[in-house]
Amino acid sequence: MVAKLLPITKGVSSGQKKSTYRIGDLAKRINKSTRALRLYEEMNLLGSVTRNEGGQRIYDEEVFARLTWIEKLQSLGFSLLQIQSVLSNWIGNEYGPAGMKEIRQIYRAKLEETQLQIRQLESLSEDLRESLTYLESCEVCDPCTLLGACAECAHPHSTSSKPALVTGLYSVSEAKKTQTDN
Amino acid sequence: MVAKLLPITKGVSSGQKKSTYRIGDLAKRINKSTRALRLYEEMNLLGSVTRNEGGQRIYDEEVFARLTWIEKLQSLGFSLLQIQSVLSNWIGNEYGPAGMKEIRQIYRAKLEETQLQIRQLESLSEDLRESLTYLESCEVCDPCTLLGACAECAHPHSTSSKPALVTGLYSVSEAKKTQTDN
DNA sequence: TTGCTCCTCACGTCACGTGAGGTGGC
DNA sequence: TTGCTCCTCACGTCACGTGAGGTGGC
Repeated sequence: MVAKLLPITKGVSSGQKKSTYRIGDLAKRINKSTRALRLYEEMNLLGSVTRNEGGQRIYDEEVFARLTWIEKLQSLGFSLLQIQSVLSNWIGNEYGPAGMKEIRQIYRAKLEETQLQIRQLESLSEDLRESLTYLESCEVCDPCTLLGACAECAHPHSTSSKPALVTGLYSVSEAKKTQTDN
Repeated sequence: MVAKLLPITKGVSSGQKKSTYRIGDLAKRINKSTRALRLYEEMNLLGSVTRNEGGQRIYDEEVFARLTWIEKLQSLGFSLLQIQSVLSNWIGNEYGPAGMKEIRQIYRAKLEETQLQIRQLESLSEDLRESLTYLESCEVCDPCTLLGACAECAHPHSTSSKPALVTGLYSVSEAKKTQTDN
């Protein structure tokens, strides 16, 4: 029971030793839950995680790059299962050129997909802007709606036809609320 | 049993009557599952859906605008529960100016959120491009890796430090594969 | 000793997917 | 009659969230 303890320093190391982290510290730093970190480990996304004598997980600095990588891939729309498969492919090919090639292809495909997604979001932003311009012009209409609700408002506002994000509100005859609230 | 049948025409109407659709037709047209359509109804997102005598759901043209609206909001990141709350708020305020105002605020907030998301995706695209440039320069390296895998490759390639989407691959010592595959 | 963190189950959530077993209409 | 679609349960999935009940270390 003498020299078996791991070199655990809290947060930033003061000397030569590498900093290590317990799961809670790490979770806070990367803004993930401890549950997520355990899940990543269970799915073999974090390599081998060491434990201290009490059985608690101990992480070192190197895990940050991997976690950043995982987060970026997730933001790009990869599921954890896909990330797992990218990794195991890379490892299975022994970190060699064959694995590199596969990763290149995956990245290339994802780049195109992301470009498309950006264009879609830009189009949706435009929809939002149009609807906002339309709805803002309702403001001048408020007094006249004292007698009739906006749904029947015949005022032309700024555009003659309603934008998609506005039309959707009117398009359907709602179910009568015969149920009691609960 | 004489005049109770609804005016059901298949697909596009040939005369004056409005077209109506059964759940399968509609699902195909909007590229959603029938399960999704039933769920939307259950969550009161579609207003009142009529049925034929056999109990099958019959939709008319008007549902398209609502469904497009739902899909757009979903693409913008609204959950079905949030969409439900937008709608019930709108209805609860009797389609009036108070409801309008709330919707304006929600749309405004979402527009900002979406702008941020676009910027994030653009940054991730840049990450992908950097990694691709780096990884493509590995190609010239293939012969030299016959003796050592890419993981230990000391070649400088095009950049001296590896991009984030590449570093993440190396950063962690992987668990030894002592388990059998299954 | 107290308070905080850690551990391992294990069930819940969201937006559906996917049968299971049965009925309706051309 | 056959084949297709429809119906209502009801359980499965994904990436965690959220306790439940117990242990470890300052």
